Amino acid sequence: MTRILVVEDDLALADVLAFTLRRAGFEVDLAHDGRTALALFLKEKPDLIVLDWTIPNMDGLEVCTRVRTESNTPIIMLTVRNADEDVIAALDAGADEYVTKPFSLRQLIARIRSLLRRTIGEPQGMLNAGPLSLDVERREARWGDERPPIHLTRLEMRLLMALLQNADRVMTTESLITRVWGPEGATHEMLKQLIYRLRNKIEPEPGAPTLIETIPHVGYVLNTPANHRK
Amino acid sequence: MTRILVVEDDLALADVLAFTLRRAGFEVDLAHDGRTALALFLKEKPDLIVLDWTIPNMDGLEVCTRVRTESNTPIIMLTVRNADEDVIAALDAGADEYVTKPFSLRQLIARIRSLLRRTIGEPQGMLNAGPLSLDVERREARWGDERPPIHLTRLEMRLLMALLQNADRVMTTESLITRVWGPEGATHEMLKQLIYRLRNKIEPEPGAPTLIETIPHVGYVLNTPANHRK
DNA sequence: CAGACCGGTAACATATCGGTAACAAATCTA
DNA sequence: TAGATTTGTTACCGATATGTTACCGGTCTG
Repeated sequence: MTRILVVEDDLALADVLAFTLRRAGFEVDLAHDGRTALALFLKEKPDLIVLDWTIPNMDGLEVCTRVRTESNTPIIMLTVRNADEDVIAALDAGADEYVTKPFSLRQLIARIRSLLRRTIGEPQGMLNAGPLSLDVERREARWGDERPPIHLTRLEMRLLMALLQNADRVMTTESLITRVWGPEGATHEMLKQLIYRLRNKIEPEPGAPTLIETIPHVGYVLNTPANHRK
Repeated sequence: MTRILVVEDDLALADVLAFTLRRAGFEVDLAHDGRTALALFLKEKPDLIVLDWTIPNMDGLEVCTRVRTESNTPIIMLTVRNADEDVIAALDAGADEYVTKPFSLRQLIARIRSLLRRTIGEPQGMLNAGPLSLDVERREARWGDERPPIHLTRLEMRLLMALLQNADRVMTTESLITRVWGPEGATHEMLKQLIYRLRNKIEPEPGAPTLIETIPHVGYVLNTPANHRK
């Protein structure tokens, strides 16, 4: 279940937001000031944060910065001001979206979905990088047009999705573990095995450049053919 | 160098955009209609796309969808319409940002930076001095364009970073040791070894001027080719 | 000039990591 | 419920990372 942290000191608006988001199928945590927001963030590890700029106890910008030092959880900044300087300050502090009040709830939800799609990888039928495409629903991977689709297990799917969504970027073992098994984590051994199994299924035959590259002592990268200077 | 594809049929605006973006340090490709946009995208593989909605030969939305089937290159949609339905349609097609005309150039650039930060990778990531560049994430060093990247170990990495960040300045053995092993320190022997090993990996072939120079009884300097006193 | 010291080189030892494999436990499916 | 599939566990092996020690040649100094 996707969890969203809403930080908003206007109680009426906060309620509306919570209600709407819950109806849209998210779990919602509420905070009315900066300090509790930060505490809640650390405790609940939401998948996304909707953050009002003007809140008591540490303003939104500050919260934004602090959160960024911890993780790259997507943040939507909510505010009445929309002067250039503000927008730029917000984006520089690490916000991912900037929405000015008043705003449309439908639009907000669309933006949330879009952000989640990019980071968490919410419902989206197909993912692809180069010749490899992944049908999330059917749980199968295809090599371009080549025969036959390869069936993936649930865990293999999650792993491949995580890699695919961050193609050409190094994923640490830690973050992969969290992405696959959730925050409770798992052994490194388990990841090792999973990588091994996934490779056996989708790695192109011997000669070709390897798809999933090991970065010793760090993690793994899925290379797209494009970025394959070598 | 970060490469941006701008798709805009209003020639005046396109020029302004290209000019501003180039001044901001990006490489810019221009397309004035959908079909060439797609072609350029496939050919140049830009890091980000700024996409006008209303363009000849396949509208922006369509281009957006097509691009998405190939990769998850970030897309900023540019348009005059800002009805809910439009925003939602754009985001659903896979756009990452939606900016309505008229817009502020500074804001656009800030959004571009923010998107790039999210996708390409954090500001850190690459360090370089002269021909040598260091990919911190992947723990590898590259010599200009020459093959193949050299993998560095964790300690070698730290050492090289310390030297690189203080290029052309002498680092004492003490400070190097602290930078590499932390305040608890380590033996001089260990540093000696590490320097030796690092040199073996990244020092240019015999003839050339040495990269890491020894300052007897003091420490080491990493020389950038520019300042090559001798 | 001799000995101390320094830095480069080398060989070695040990620990850890990552790939592989076989097997056991758990889960799914017919 | 039986059999197949998926997932976790353990073991082994070779490669790599890192620390340790030793040797050698140069330079400085008394």
